[in-house]
Order: sequence, then C-alpha cells, then structure tokens
Amino acid sequence: MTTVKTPADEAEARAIQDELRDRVVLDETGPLPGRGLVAGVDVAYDDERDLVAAAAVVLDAATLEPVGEATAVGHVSFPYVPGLLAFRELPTVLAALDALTVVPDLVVCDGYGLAHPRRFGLACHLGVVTGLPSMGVAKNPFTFSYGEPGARRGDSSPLLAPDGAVVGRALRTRDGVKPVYVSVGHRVSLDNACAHALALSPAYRIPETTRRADSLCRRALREAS
DNA sequence: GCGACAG
DNA sequence: ATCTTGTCGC
Repeated sequence: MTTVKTPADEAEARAIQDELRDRVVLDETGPLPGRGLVAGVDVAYDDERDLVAAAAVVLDAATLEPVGEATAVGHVSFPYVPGLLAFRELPTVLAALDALTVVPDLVVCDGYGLAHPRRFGLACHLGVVTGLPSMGVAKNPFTFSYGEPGARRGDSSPLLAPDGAVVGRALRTRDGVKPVYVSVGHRVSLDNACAHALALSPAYRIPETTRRADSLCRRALREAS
C-alpha cells in the first residue's frame, strides 16, 4: 500500500517536494508507445461533502481496450494550491491504484510532471512513490510558455520554464485544436511520453486513459454515500 | 506588494 | 475542479 504524507501546511508540502525531487529517474525511456498496459488516473471533488473520488483505468496500449479499473473514495486532505496539487489528489489516487488487480507499465496523470515550479509535479510525485513510469498530460499551460505548434495532429513545440529550460512539450493531438501539455514524470523520456500521449488520443484532444478515468471517478463520486 | 496559477 | 441541456456545425 503506497501512501503520501499529508503536510500540515504549505511550507511543509514544499519541503517534501524538495526532498523527494532527487529520487526522480530521468535516464530511462520507459515502455514503447503502443505496447504494454497504460493506466490513467483522475479525481473528482465534492467540497460540500468533503469527498474525493479517484479512478484508475488500465488500457491495453495496443488496442486501447480496458483491461482493469478501480476506484477509491476519501476525504479532502489538502486545499487546492497551484504547485501543491499532488497533496490534494495523490492519497485517493494511490488507493485506487492499489486496488487494481493488474500492474500498469505506465501511469498517465491529469496534470504535470517536470513542468512544475520546483520540477516536481503530480506525475513525478506519483512515479517516485509507486516506482512506476509516469507522465503528465495537462489541459492548461500553467505558468509555462511555448510557441504555438503547427496546426496538424502530432505537431509540437517546447514548453519553457521562465529560465528557458525545456520542461515539456505542447502537443497537438487533433488538427486545429488547442494542444495538450506533456511532461515527464518518472522513468520515461519526453519523446516516449509524447508518443504515448498521441497514441492514446486517436479521436479526442484528451488521452483515452484520462477520459475513461474522468468518467469513472465522477460516477464513483455520485454513487458515494 | 500584486497578480498569475495543473485540478 | 464545479455550476449544466440542448444545440449548431462538420
């Protein structure tokens, strides 16, 4: 059972990120696109009732057919603070991952990995505590900048931190549609992460993994007591 | 000091 | 994230 420490405050949360950051592995390429089992994770909130529902859905990367899924419901343990999203989402996400009966070869997160103020976003955190290769696909550029990529599916451009460092890639998954923002989490190369993101998005802007996880966690939240 | 800011 | 059905268009 993997878990995450719930910080008492924001300062402690940042300290935990600074401590865990060194454990991120960046010199592995990860599973090849279109091969193995890929999990998608997402969460839905009901702040009124103090509830969080997480879902993990595993797809066969070759066919995109689901081979496993699990959910978990918990209580909101941390407020939403940009840069500290992992402390809000991971406790319940890890519970859902633990409930899976299959072990994924890669986990796709709804958010960022290295594209983070301290280079330790949600996907890095998840990867480090589970040991699994992980990556992030976000719907918004957060505080990062990028040049508009070409208009065709598959076109991309570097996602840049304020200091000019490349922290990910703006990737067009559909012709003429706003790109998604891909960054490495743990034990995956940026090239492979982008190839996975593209292979997982044959019909919609968002990868099938997160689309499936999104609908599943919403259903779990509705059905939660 | 102020604003911006993944989900 | 969340409030939310049908509808316009390819």
